[in-house]
Amino acid sequence: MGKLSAASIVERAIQIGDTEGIDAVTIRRLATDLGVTPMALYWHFKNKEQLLIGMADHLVANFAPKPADDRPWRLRLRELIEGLIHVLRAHPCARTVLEQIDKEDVPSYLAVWNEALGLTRAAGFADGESCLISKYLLQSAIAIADAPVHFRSGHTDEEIAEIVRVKRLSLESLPADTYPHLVRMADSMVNLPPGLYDSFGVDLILAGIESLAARRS
Amino acid sequence: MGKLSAASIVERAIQIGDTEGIDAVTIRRLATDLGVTPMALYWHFKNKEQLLIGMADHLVANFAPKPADDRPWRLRLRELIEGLIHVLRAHPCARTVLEQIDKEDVPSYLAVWNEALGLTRAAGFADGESCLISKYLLQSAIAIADAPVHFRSGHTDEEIAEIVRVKRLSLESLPADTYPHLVRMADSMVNLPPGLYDSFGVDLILAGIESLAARRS
DNA sequence: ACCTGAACACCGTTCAAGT
DNA sequence: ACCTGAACACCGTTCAAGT
Repeated sequence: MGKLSAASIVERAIQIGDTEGIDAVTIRRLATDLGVTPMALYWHFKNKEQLLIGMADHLVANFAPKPADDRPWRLRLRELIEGLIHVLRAHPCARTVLEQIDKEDVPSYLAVWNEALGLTRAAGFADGESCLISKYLLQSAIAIADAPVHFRSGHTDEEIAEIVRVKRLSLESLPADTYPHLVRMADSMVNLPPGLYDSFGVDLILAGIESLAARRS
Repeated sequence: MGKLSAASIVERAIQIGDTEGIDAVTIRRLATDLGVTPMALYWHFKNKEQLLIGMADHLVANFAPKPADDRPWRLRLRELIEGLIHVLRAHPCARTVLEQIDKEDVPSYLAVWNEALGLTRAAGFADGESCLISKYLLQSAIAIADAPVHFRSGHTDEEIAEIVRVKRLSLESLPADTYPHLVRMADSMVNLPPGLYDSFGVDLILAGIESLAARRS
């Protein structure tokens, strides 16, 4: 049973994070799950921060940028962000993990960033602009991937209905004189047109980039 | 010295968070700072989560939306996001605090959201679109406010120069064959054109919204 | 190389009790 | 109403030691 390895630790950590939240991902909990002493983990990771980085790297590594081709940059940028969103959405803990660390310490994240940087440069943006655009793009992907709970797998229809109901109620029971729009639109907030959530965020940021590109020339 | 109150606790917590990071904000640490027993804090906040919500509410409450007027919605939206960014940027811990909690539990955040919702609806977007746009807008404000360290107050020129140097070096010393663009643009990454950072993120998202508005009609 | 045992310095929180 | 004391069940991490 020499199963303990950096990879097996990280996989178990992600599993715990996905199902019980990031706070449940603890050195000691991980150790007992893996049938080992807490200190055993310190052989594979210098400290907890490195473990979190390992988790992030593993998560993002599921996304492999397509090799360069000659399609226009807008298509390739869209493919990049949609691919990243798709990969991250498979793991509920993805956003929290990525938030807790410095993303520049995550090799697979740097790879995606490098790719985005190449594409924005190819789009004709200056260096400084490319840096910011690529940064915001990846940031947005992470935020968009972290969809409301009823867009995720692993819930029955009844559970989703109940979550939506509770959430709408909590919005509707807000004081209507201080939050008039929020209260009035409570229903729209929880019952978004199907498909809108997935595409809208991507459309928004890509339209922004496109518009900056047009303004520049 | 009956100085202990929810407000004084929250203020001290923000102070600690700003200077030493959110992990230093601890019930016990707070208690000793305030010259009181840890359990005293539980009279004012049910638990640590409520304390974090209190911090977030206090931070965002520094932003007061301007009363409605008849200027075009693009101007008012821009003013909203720029104002929020300005207020949040005064506190280094703002982003981390807001990340750790459910923003729908933060009254002052709901007030800003309500305002944004009113403006996007006034812009002519449908209910569902308004919900998503306002959500992304506030999200972006938080992300943009969390600027790289050298855009913040409280650092000498020497400190900033050193931080920039180290960061550039760490980018430049990445393997150039796997991250060619990152390595080549390391300098641009840390030495952004002055003023670009502040405006670019806002321009990007507002251009996106504008473009969606145009497409719709 | 890989893991264990014991110990240290922390956490958040409950519950009964004080004033 | 507001705060304390003692206790509980956790954390991450170090360091020396085992195989």
